Amino acid sequence: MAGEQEPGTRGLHGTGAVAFSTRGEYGVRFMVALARMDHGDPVSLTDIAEAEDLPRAYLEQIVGSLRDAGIIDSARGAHGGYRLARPANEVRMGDVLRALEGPIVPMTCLEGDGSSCSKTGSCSVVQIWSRVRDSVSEALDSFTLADLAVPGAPITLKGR
Amino acid sequence: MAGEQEPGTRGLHGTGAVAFSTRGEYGVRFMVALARMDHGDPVSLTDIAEAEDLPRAYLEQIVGSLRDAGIIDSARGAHGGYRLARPANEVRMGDVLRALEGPIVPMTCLEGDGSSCSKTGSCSVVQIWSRVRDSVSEALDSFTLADLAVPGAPITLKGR
DNA sequence: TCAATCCCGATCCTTCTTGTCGGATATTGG
DNA sequence: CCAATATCCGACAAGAAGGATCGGGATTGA
Repeated sequence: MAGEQEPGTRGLHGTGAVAFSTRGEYGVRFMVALARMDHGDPVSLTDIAEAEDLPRAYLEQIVGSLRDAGIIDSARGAHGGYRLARPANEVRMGDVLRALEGPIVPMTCLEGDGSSCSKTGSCSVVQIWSRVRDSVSEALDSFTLADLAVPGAPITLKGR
Repeated sequence: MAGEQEPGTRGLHGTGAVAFSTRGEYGVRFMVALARMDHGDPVSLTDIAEAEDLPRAYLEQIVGSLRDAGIIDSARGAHGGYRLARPANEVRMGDVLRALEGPIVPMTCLEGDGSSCSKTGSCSVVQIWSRVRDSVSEALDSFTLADLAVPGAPITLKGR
């Protein structure tokens, strides 16, 4: 039996800063499991939830974001399930995380078009936040799903 | 008039991932303001809260973390207040943010000594989280308080 | 038709964040 | 000594966000 956790007994990423939520954690684990199990036929959510010991109904929500982002394809009905929309080595982890968690925004003043802060242009503090944002994006995009899905594979670093 | 905000009407860094909370925002703004106003005599919390339009009582809590971390010195009593414990160009912003927000932990499996995850050593996914963590730390530590406190100053990048 | 699946909205509980408040303690100036 | 000015500190409260469950609807293959 995989599932039926009580609310709030998991996750709790509150002990540190710059944290991803369980959406990010579960979603990535889903993607890695899918990449390993995907041999052509769709893999059902139930199978993956059991394999990773994740709450099925909650995972369903999360996976919806990945589908909407075009990262995975879904097939309804009997023998339905999910497949990778592209080969694992063409899936950037930055795209996965952005689909799961939304844009990387370390500080409110960087939200949207940046119009939330009146000091546009004259603020010397915004530099540190945008640098953090760019660093995180670069770090995430230096991995593909294939890097994470193949256990023994050497880590291939892309970009800078 | 500075203060008397209702709970929850500010902040709300919930629209994006990898976000710092208002502790980080207010604390950094406090530090920058202090660095600009510090001319030898202690600067009172009230002065800074008004200058930055931040809730005074809440800022008091936040500033306590900075004091405990040894980043600022406090003087009690009349004409008391806060001073930088070191020159602004020797204060790494990573230290400031870690004091305010706790350790940089993008994913639960990196918490504490890392013993929370049973797959120690064999997990191929942990690499991406530790890379994000290191990237954020490097980004933060590439700034000093002096970089942010002096408006017109050219950005000096340190390290790699 | 029936069972397996994805799909989707509503709802709920818990925890964390963001503050407020009131008093205790320390320091200075008169 | 006393009053004014600050920091210090713990308790507490409202609200938002996170984490998850539930029930049912739509689709498809056998």
